[in-house]
Amino acid sequence: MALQTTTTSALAEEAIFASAYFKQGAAAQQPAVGAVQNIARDREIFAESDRAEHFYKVVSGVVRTCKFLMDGRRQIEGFHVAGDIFGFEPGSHHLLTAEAVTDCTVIAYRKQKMDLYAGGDELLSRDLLAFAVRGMAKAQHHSLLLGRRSAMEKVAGFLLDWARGSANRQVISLAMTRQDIADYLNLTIETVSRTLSQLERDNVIVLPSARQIGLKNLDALEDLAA
Amino acid sequence: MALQTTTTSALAEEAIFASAYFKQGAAAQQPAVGAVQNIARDREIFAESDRAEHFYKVVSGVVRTCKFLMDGRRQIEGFHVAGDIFGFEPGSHHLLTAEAVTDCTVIAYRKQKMDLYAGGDELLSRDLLAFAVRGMAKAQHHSLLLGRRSAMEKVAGFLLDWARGSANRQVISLAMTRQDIADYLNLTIETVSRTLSQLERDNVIVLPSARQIGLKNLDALEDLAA
DNA sequence: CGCCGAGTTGACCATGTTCAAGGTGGGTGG
DNA sequence: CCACCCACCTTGAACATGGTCAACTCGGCG
Repeated sequence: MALQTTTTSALAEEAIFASAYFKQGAAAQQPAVGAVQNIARDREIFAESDRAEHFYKVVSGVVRTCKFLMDGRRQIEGFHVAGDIFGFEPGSHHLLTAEAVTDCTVIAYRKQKMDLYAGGDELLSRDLLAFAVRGMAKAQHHSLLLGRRSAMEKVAGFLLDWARGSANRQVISLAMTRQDIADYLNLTIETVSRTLSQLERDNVIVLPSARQIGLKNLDALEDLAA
Repeated sequence: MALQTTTTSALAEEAIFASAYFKQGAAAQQPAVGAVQNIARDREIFAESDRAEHFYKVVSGVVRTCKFLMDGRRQIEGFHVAGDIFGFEPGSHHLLTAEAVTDCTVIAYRKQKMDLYAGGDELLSRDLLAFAVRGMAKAQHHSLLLGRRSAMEKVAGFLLDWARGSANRQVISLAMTRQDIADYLNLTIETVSRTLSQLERDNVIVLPSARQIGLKNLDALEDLAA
């Protein structure tokens, strides 16, 4: 099946990772990499407490990992874009649920094989370690964002994070809804909306449409992010 | 110098880690492990933006890693106890500051050597990967704790986390001040205090002294942690 | 054209912060 | 051994920020 939305850079990176994964004696006919999967918007990829047989890499689209509380609340732990690894956790069962924010393409890797070969294969081992360390830094960054005092600081920080990952620093296209943002920042949808409106009134951003955000004053945003 | 406060289990674990570290040709006269360091309460171990030449393992005592905001606020990203690794971050500079919560003993490992040998040494490589993955899970757990709606949920979750790591499940001895707890949970010291008082009034805990907390009703705590 | 999901806005309210005033207890010096 | 001190903690009252509930708007699609 064709990967219509795949970027060339994501493919190149994938090739490196896959080659490392193949090097150590996995039968060529039965590759260690799982099938490439196309997943529709809002579909679940794995659920909390599922056996963690695979971990995944995003080829295109956006994935969210989250936790559902008994009272119906949802906390989004992270968003994952092309090149990101998710579902790579300690223990035999997933701690989080993963869902597609947009239609997306991912590749599943067998965790079992990884356990066998890590340590024996230098390149793969380095890759996994690098992913894990980056994953840790990313989670820590999120903790610090959630630890901000005001809604304004959280939203400003969120926008700056996405601006950094965006090709065009001046306009960001959000893949996710206001509800997703709210659940990521531990705010309500109303507060996120109000805060963005406030930023527009203050001439820091423009909102041509709900999912497009123009950044008019990066410096002011940096200040607001505290 | 004698490690008065070292537990036997921490020493055993250390021996394994150190042996892995030595295996790959580091000159015996100039070990890859840095000096064992004893650090007094509230002393800094490294600061944000310091060059990250070492990462550390706690032998005894408690360490906090935190970030200071320009307005004077402090956010504690995590507490580290015997056996935990900290300061193991991507990039060449530390992203957080590390300080001793109590008098403590740590061992410093050279990050440079680690880069050289990781991938070549199976045991070390596995260890580091395991630490990184656990570090990621720990940071994610903290994110989820910060994402709780009420102060009660955060404090109850915090107590349960420390109860799990405590020898005696019924009594926990906190090494940190109320201010540390507040900065970890993104609350004020007053709210932490009020919440603990409330828990005592509700017969869920007892507070024989400020740093000793007796858990009278684990089930109730679990419920409150949502 | 009208529907529907997503987003925005407003009014009111609850939770946690802020500011301020005590309380407590462990350690030190008389 | 006692008294004092100081850091740490607790408690109270007023206030502010964000949550809740409700109405309304917008934009895409049949």
